[in-house]
Amino acid sequence: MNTYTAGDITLEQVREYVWEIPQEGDMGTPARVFASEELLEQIADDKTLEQLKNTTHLPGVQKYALCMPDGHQGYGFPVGGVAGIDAENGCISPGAVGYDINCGVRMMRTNLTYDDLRGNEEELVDALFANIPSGLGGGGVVEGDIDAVNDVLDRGMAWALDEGYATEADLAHCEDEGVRQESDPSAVSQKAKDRGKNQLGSLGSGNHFLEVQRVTDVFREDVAEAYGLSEDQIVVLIHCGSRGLGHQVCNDYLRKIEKTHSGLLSKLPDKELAAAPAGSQLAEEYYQAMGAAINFAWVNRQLIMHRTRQVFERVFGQSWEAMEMELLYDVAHNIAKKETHDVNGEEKELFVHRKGATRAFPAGHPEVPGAYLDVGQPIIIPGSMGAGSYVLCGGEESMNLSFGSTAHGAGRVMSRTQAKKDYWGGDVQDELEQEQIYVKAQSGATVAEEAPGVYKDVDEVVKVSDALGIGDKVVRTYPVCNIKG
DNA sequence: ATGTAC
Repeated sequence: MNTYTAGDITLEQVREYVWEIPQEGDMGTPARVFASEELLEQIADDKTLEQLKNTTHLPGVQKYALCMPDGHQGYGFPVGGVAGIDAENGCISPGAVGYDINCGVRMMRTNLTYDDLRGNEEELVDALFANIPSGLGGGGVVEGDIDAVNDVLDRGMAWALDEGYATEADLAHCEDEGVRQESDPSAVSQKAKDRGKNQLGSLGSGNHFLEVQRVTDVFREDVAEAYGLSEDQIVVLIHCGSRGLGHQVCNDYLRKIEKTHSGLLSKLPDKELAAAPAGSQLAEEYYQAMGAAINFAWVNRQLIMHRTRQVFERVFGQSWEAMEMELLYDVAHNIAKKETHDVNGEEKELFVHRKGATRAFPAGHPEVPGAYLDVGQPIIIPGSMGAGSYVLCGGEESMNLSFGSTAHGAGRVMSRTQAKKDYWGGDVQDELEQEQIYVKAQSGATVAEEAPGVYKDVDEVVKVSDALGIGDKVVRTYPVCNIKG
């Protein structure tokens, strides 16, 4: 048998691109990594594999804890990690969702082609940058008060529809129609709401961005047609999350859970995996507060998309409807959700934790929106600002292999600190401009931290997903304009 | 990711 040893962890190869950490000692289940050897090498020296192994200690983990091909180390639980945990006898863990609750991406189509846009790139990037709030701190498309925030937390994109920031079609083309019903604003602290009320419709910082892209490759004509995508088409990708509000929710509940469920915590190999037992009051409250933050993030991306439509109207002198600026889909990358999955022949309700992982439901799954039911849900995988991105469709094997999940991006290979030593923001911008990619950011440091070289090869990540049949290649895009914090 | 700090 082929094995791969990293530190004191030895993985056994199950088959091509599937590696297993066998169950031993106190591990509740085995763990699996979906990766090529090239990708495995990139996580051999950090804490990713140790964290993945630790994850199997959470009570109620089913089948195996998983790491997607873009995985890397995170807070307690790897980014790129997926765990299906028994919703009746197991637990829920904020660290296995992530600090940025419902960080995610949406893609908006247009009927413009790259030729329509050539020569206007600088005007467009300037207009987007001037009109879409970005960077750390406050300021959003909407200046909300506490009542608005409560409504957003309760109703998600239904709020945006009523306020004139969204259409029925926008809601229909969003994971869960843009609303987590099991949310409760009263489970969210005043402090979290205060942080969120002036951040409604803001990109934030770090790896968050808005990118105008062109479709360069079509791999699956039939699915691309169902998604309304074709070569040379201009699309817009929006990547952001729940800002300070979601961060505060995560922090609030980590502290409460550590205190109240210290007995469970003491049995876990890492304090950062703190978890509330299923059925406990804190499990319920965290689930409702997380749901509220999920709703906030969907509204956040909706407001940014709304503003983007207005900017395109101004720059191109046409209505957004005439430019057919329709939402393709919006996917969450950091959530836990109650879902029913087959576990060894038995239907079980699980808290599926996806942290830096995308839902990847295949054709025919009842939760895939009607328009995509025959081809599977769209999966949007942003790569770096120099590499471009992919749209995949939910793969036939995802329900068997990965609790209906796949990768979420390229995955970092270099820390932010190291990136700032290796790159200078202005130089990165100049090099990208040589490739006709126009980048504008609040901070040069952010550009350095997000330089293309700090990311894994998105083509390699997607190759693994496609080969395993958990998310299949549909189209590839290449950056044109990018704005970020 | 994040009012980049408990």
